[in-house]
Amino acid sequence: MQLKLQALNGFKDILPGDVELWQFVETIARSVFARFDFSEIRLPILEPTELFARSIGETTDIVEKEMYTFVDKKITMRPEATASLIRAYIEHGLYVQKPVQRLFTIGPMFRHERPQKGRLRQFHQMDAEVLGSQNPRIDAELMAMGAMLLQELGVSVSLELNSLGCPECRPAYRLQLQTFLTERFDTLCDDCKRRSSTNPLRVLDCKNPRCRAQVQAAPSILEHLCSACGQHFEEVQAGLGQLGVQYSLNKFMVRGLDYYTRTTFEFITTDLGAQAAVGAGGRYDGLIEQLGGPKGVPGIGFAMGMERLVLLLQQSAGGDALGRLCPDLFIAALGQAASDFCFGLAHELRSAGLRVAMDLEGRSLKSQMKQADKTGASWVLIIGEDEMKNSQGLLRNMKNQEQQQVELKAGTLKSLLQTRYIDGTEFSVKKILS
RNA sequence: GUGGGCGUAGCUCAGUAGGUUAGAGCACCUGGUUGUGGCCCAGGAGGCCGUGGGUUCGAGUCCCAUCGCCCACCCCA
Repeated sequence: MQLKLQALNGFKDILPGDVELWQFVETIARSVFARFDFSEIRLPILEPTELFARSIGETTDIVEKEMYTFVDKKITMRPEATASLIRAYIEHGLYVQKPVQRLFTIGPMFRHERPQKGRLRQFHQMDAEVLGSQNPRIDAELMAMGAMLLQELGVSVSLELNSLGCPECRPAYRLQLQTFLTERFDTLCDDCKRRSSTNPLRVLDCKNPRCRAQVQAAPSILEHLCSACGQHFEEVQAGLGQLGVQYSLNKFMVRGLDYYTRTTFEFITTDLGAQAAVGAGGRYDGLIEQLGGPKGVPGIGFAMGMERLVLLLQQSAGGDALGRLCPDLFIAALGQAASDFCFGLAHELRSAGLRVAMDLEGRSLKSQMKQADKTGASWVLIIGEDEMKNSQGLLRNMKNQEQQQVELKAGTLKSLLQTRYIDGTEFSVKKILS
């Protein structure tokens, strides 16, 4: 209470009890990514400020006011992963090694926004990106992968799909939209009045009811795609259909980063308050070239918000069903001699591969039994003066209260513990560890 | 950056019209069992009542300021 040092606003510790949920999310994600032949790439958190300015867009909110930047050094803590990933892709010439790269990365991102539910200043994303293919099947496959990941996590979300066109068709549409908005300028909210000149597409996803009503009649980008974009979008949808991915078209969906082209999508939930997007992404066919990479190399990717996934898991019924890993054995030592001996025995058992817990504080047997119970250990090895005399330990099965005398040798103990009981069923330790 | 709400034990919260040493449940520790967990019982530890100032004989309670957190706008994963 007197402690003045505390985590910064918008920065959170992930404590034991919650961390298991995070590990679950990561484990499932890695499994799904592997099945789709994605390789992990690990990227630095600090990058040149210019990298984000040039990719995300000089006039986006992220770049204008949300980045953690060391101004004097011109470096910034990454607010998203795609830019870094492409930087690495170009820097190491990954496009030479393999024409189509499938990469994923997991880690913290930083944006100086006002924290609220599902939104922190340090937050974590899982990113998957495919570089080097404009094939619409890649788009479909990527969305299918996201859907599979979410399904295996057990969270239910809906997928919304749109196309933003390309430099061929978007400018003309943008102009037409701008004209439409200008005609209704007075009915728009203040934000949208500003947006209608700077970034008219953003007006489309304004939450203000009056703006929404106006925008219903606005020209749709989907009806103004050039033939190439139109066909691409058709094939993306055909791919989704073939893979059995449910989705709905949302012609008002706009992404907040400037680099998106053609396919954009969001995985949406209604269970997170104001933060509806659990995952989102899209195609960015011009970005690699724009950052100094090879000409014409396209890309597409998505990011999932891990805090949001964890929140959904916590809110759903099965959220707390994920137990912690329990020790195989708890050693209860009584008296100095036994304690000295067990200190070494625990180490031997640990190096033999067992998960061993022990109390080093010299507490009463009753207290140690309580601790053992709390850790969930399946077995307790009791060693006191009597046991030390005849070199026999007392091994108690915590599930059925049976006790037996055992030889105090690591090898013997290990083989005795090769079986344990979970919900009445016998499992081999090795099977569980593998 | 703009609103609104809330700060009392590790956690969740009581605290009556300002009035003795500030409470409960959970969690923690010890004991009831000279060496045996879950349940139960008894005891214990743990609070400058976010911080600073003011009003008052007296402030957790009223006033002001300040800091912190939460939710929403905005933005986004």
